[in-house]
Amino acid sequence: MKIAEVSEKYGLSLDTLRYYERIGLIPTVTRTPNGIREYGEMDIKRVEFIKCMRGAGLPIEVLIDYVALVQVGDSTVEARKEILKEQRELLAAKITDLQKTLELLDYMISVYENKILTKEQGII
Amino acid sequence: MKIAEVSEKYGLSLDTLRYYERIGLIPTVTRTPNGIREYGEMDIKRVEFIKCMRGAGLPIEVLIDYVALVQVGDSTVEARKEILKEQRELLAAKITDLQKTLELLDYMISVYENKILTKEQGII
DNA sequence: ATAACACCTGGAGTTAGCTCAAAGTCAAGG
DNA sequence: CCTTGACTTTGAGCTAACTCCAGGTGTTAT
Repeated sequence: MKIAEVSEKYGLSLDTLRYYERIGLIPTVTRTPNGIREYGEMDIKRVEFIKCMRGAGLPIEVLIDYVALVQVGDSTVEARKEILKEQRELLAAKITDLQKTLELLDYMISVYENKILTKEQGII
Repeated sequence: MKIAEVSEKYGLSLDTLRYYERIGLIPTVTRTPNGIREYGEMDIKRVEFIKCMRGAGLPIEVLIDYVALVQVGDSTVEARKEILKEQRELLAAKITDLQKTLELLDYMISVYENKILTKEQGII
């Protein structure tokens, strides 16, 4: 798969994909003899993973560390698990937070709706 | 309430509070005769609101618009409600997204746990 | 064979959202 | 009286994460 297809498929710009590669997030992309990137199955999976994690706000730094450990091999399984667990907890906390904000928004919207209704009915 | 107390109470830096004021997020802070900020009850409420919304990732731009409408008065109730509704939908979608990512993290962690267990048991 | 197109590189530029620094004012304590 | 400390302003600086640009190479279509 060439870079344009990957870009299209995952909604990441060409620049972003190349950027991710040069900072070490997708360091394994092979090249054709004339230097063109050819994303293999594993690269695609990694793009998917990175996109998902970035979408959840995991910092690039953390992902770089994680990917570097993957490159090292099986000896880093424990360390990798710890990174994921830590990020999992952060994410869970964040979701709880967002849900509270969502409730507040719903409440405020309902207040506005009552306000409008009251006005329409000429009450007050 | 002086700025240091507000900062302490809500975990926003002095600089951030002054920044929020100068960009129009908390435009109503009164001053003592010698120019010191004195946050009133409404200002405190607004700080709380802004902090909450920023925590959920609502862009400052949107909040500026919202706050500006509040300043205008009752005629903008409908427009304000629309802003909140739009942001509510975005937030709800985001939460759904994060939950999927959370599940993926949980799955990956469980895979790592099995891997480690298998290794400990000497199977494979 | 020449133009258009997709790709490449290295490095600079951009955006959001703060964060800091310098220089100044004012009130209280030793 | 002088220093300390909390406040003030303006404007510059910073970080994360892209995003763009200039100049170059290689393949494809007319």
